[in-house]
Amino acid sequence: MLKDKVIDLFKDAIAKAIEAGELGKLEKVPSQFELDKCKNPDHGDRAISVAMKLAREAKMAPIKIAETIVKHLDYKQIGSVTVVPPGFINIIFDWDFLEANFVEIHSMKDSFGKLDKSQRSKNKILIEYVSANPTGNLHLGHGRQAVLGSALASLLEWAGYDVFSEFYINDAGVQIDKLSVSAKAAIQIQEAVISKEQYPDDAYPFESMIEILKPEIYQGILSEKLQGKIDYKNLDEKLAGEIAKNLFIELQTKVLQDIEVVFDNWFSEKENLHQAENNKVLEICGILEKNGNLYEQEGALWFKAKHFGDERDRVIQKSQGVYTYLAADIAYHKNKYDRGFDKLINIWGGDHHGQEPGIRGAIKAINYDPDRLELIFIQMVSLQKNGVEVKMSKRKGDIVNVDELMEEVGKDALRFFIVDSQANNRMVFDLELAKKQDKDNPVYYIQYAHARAASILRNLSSKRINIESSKEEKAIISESGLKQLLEQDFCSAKSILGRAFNDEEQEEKIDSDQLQTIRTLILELIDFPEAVLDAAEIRAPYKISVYLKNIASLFHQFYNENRVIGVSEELMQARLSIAVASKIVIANALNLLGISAPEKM
RNA sequence: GCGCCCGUAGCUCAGCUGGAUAGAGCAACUGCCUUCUAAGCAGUGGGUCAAUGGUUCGAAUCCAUUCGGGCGUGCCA
Repeated sequence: MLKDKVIDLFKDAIAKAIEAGELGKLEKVPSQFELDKCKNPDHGDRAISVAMKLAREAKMAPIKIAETIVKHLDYKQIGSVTVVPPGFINIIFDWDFLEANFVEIHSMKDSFGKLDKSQRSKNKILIEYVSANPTGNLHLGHGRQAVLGSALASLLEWAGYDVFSEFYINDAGVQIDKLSVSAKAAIQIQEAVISKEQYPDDAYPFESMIEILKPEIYQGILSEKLQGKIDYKNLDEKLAGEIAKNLFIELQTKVLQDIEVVFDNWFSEKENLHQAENNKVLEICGILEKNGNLYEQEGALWFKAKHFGDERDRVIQKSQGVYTYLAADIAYHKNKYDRGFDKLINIWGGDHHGQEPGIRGAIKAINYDPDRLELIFIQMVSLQKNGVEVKMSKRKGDIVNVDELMEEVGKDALRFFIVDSQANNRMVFDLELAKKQDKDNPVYYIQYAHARAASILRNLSSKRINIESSKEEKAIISESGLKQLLEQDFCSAKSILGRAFNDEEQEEKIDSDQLQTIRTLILELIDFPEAVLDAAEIRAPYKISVYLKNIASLFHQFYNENRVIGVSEELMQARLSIAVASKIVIANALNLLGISAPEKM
């Protein structure tokens, strides 16, 4: 990474200066410091503010420190530096250094931005997200969790972690009982065994049940299970519930797949934690009991959560004997730890934050390390149309579910808008904007940049019609010539850019604004791996979408100022190498986010 | 009441492990298509960074308090 090379150079310089006794009281090189981007391009390409940060410890004026560092700095490797009050060191890279980094894009192509796994120890991550109950379709909130979760999983993979993703199926307990009641009634109503008025009040909405329990579907399943002898009047409630559960899981899987959310594992609570002969919930209660962290009160079993930082104790087994959600959740988390992951990431809806102290406390109580568990809370989503909030009411036929939104705006827009939002901010999804097909809509804006770059390649290597003579002319570059450029020349040539943009003898004048756009674009492109690392470290996929918007804007600017076709050979190659690099980086970033990168629009 | 999250341009948001004049996009206005996609580019206007106090050479960024909004505060999940 460019940053590492520069920082290492500065660390060397500081070490030498300390050795020479020229940095006052400073004794050791700071372990990390930032390489800042210059807001004002007149300052340079990058800036370092380490001199000001060292001032106190060294007991020296920042500007003196900066000057001393620069004295020992082997800056010829990267370009030139200037010291500016109060103590900034500004860097301007030379073309050789830029190109040495730039060619990596061409040689690594679709893996440019993927970071080296070997640099990570403790890299096995289990990320659990969505985990909706199998009792209904997925609503917008689930959609946001699904998209942000999958984008984060992908981001972490790019950053070199070993990522395993999981959906926890809450298929045991009271909600399944409620589902069974609902499913039975929904079937019986459709078979006219009971009347619609007899649908239980506390059941899941009838409308949501008949979405999956269609006569042709449940009739087929029942007929198979019961060898054709279906008695709707005395329908087995458990069987009805089982059928509904499986259909909802099937529906959820399909909806998620349609928005490019796929899990490595669907973890069934019932099958993994509640097996009669190996009941993990009982086991966890035994462990807590043995550690002296349980007590009985008013017929219920309580976990001493307050002792572990919660605001009060929590019931783990109700007085009627049923275990609470927390009991299974502790067992589930123990299972996760036991599978040997270094880090567990849970993505939960923001309304569940009250559960955090409970689960953390329990993990402490069973002597597992709670610091290895990370919780990410995702706040609510609302819909907006023409600046007015859309109330989500199923009755009025408004959008409430993920599949409906996806049908309305498409997968790419749905994913982009959600990824572009920060998890802990509430989100307003703008339906009109997401459907727009112009630059107002960032998805199109970015995809269009990619398509434009692709079109340059297409035009270069295809036959052309002369406008004046209407005659066909041969392509500017042959298919094989283009292939060679892309696969060999761009990967190895280290002076294409320098010659084209730095040479005073160039026929075509390149003005300073134009050159600035080119430098900024190149620096941003080179910065992609760094962007991946930064985003992964703070678990923020939106950083990638922000990065993409910026790259797209720079590319459009570049495209307008720099024609590729119809200029000198040298200039064409230089500009083409930039267009191709832009195309690679945009495609990689979109790919990371699960959004398509069209060749043509 | 207590706990968590949020408050930056008219709107949607970046910037938050302190650094140089606080940035985009939308909306408003003005230019640019005989040349690789105008699904684009360039330009103009717009701010007490919710408020107050503190720490610092330096605060949108850190700390404290206040105000405003959301969520949570079950023997629900």
